[in-house]
Amino acid sequence: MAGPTLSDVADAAGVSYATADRVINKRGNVAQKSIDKVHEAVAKLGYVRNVAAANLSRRRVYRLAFLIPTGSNAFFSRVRGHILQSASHLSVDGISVEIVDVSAFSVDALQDSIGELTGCDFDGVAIVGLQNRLLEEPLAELRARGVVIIGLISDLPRECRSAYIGIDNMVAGRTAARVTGMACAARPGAIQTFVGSMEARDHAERLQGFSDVIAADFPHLTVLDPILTKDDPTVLNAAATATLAGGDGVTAFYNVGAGNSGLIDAIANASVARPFCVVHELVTHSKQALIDNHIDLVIDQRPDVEVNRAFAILRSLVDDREPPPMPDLMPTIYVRDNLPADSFNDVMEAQNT
Amino acid sequence: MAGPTLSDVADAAGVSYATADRVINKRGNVAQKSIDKVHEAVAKLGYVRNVAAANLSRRRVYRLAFLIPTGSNAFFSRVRGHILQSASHLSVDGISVEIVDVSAFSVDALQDSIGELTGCDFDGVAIVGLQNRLLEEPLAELRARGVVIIGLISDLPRECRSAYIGIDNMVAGRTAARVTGMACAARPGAIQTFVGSMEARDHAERLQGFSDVIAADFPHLTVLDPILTKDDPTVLNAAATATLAGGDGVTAFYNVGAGNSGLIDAIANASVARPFCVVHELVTHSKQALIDNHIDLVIDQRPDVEVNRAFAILRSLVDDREPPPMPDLMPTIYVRDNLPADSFNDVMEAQNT
DNA sequence: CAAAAAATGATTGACGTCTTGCACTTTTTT
DNA sequence: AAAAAAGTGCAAGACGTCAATCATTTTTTG
Repeated sequence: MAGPTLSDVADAAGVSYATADRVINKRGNVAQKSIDKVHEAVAKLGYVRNVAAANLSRRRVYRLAFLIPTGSNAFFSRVRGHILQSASHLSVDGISVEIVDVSAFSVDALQDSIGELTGCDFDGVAIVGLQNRLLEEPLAELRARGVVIIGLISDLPRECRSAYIGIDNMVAGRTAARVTGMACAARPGAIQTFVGSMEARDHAERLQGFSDVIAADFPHLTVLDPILTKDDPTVLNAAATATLAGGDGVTAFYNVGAGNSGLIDAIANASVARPFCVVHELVTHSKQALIDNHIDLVIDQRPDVEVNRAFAILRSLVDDREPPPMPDLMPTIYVRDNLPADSFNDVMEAQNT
Repeated sequence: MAGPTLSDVADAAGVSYATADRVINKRGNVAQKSIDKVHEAVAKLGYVRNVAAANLSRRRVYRLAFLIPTGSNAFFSRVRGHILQSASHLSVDGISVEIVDVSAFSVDALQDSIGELTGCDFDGVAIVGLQNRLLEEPLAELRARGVVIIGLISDLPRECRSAYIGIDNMVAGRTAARVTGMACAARPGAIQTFVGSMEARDHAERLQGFSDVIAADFPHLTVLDPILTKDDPTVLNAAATATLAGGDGVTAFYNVGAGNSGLIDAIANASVARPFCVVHELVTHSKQALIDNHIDLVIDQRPDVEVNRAFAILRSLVDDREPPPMPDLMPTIYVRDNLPADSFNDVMEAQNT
């Protein structure tokens, strides 16, 4: 490295170390003229502050928080697992992580939780958000206190956060449709879709993407009106069982939302040949269902990658520097052959800690 | 952060800082009794050495090298791009990276390159390897000098390296087969496969995995004997064109190796309806072919993720500590809808720097 | 022009670790 | 028992930055 130090910058700018320090740490009481000189020198020498040394000196502790929906939802259990796992490794870098439970998908609860964060002096928070204007005020308050805010998995109102980390759900739906279309290319048929709620933006977007692709590229297939499930396995089970029994030309199932265990049970217990079947999020039971040949595809948003990114982005935002290059984030297609092996189980264990 | 320091450890162990330091830095000249006491104290206090402070103190510069095959191969261009991109961000952490060109897939050339590394005082090297015992000696020599060695994308002899980062090619082949089988579920047919060389271990493994799955789960499909292409687009083009013209029940193409541009051209120029088509590695032209509907699937090994891992693993091995949790590495299925957008292009540009 | 205010410089002690040199004590060898 | 070797302790100066104090200079204001 041998990069220039702040002393070098001060020399080059013709000011003292103290002044250069005042400039780069924005301590004020510096003449505009000096500020400019220092910035020029920084640019000329390509100075980048040594974050390691800085953190050592100031005994920096990054305090990060994750606001994650509660409940027995397998997907968010997985997210929690990944956060905890990462956190244990980041503690040596002086990063402390807190997971804050939020009642699932309630605007009021989320609003309250954000409000409570305000007094806690976090450096950055990642929030599984909602698109609701009620959140704007507490978020603005948080931001005003210098807290970095990012949306995770589900976005916040755009102006309220510095970044969003999550997949494009339209793309996820399109991807599901593409492979469903390929698999049902041979003959006409109908696709039964299931959604948790049409108010949930991610569900609506996935369904939209799905329908778009089927309509455009697989016109011999019909997308049936979605069955509302509230992500409840029981509802899904009943609906799927009924559809399977009816058997009127349904060649594919696509569940946009959660509650897959109900769907899987229905398929496992059905006596008829099952339709082609696509669901979202790889969790214990959907993984097992792939292995057991009860479903064909899982579209996954790689929460491990998302959590990884969240940490990296939060860190770079808090330090006000460029984030490192990171793998892209796209809906991932799992079949029974390219399943992740060990470390996924590790995570599922870590979650019980 | 608030963790114990080495002074704390020394106190707890009832020895001086100097002795504790001698123990954890393995400087020798310490009685076994003291070594034990220090280790006990480390365990009791949960001491972890502050790497940032350590590196600051010793002005550590990690010198890393990547041995990458030369040639116009689009895939390795992509790999290089990712390495350079990461390197530019890692330089601020005191990590310098060199890419060493190696004549593609020549054991002699690789052997020589490894030999040349010996004098260069690297801390760690990642090598796109070959399975050949001739490499054992120069690798052992390197290792004896304290250089950390990992295999990247293609493995080295097992005892010669500390880790291997790459996908399981058997899994890649199985994945390709699974989706091909789904898409050709309707009626019997034959699958024409193409390989670069059966001596190439990755090619052989992919083909094996592919054949296994087709035989086991899609018995109405036949895997035709692979056409040898030497990864040459011209050869592929000719072979594919001939097969397309013949049209004798070939319902799918699977190219195990490289040279896809030739295959894609053949398909683009064919007048008949094309077969279902699967290839490996997402690069400029295979991405475009997906968009243009000339092929259906790309199985990709995510070189960006691999490079990311390589850096993290090299670092942790050099520092002799646990690697951070990282996303799993599996063959990724791309269709035309879940393609990575911007940053992929960035990488392709970065590569020209 | 003097007084107040603003800007600057110089200096110092952290942060946790590495490294080195030297003196001192204990153990081992002859 | 003396000599050699091995083990131990102490001290101090780095690394690059932060944070704070205090003295001094420059600029602004009345």
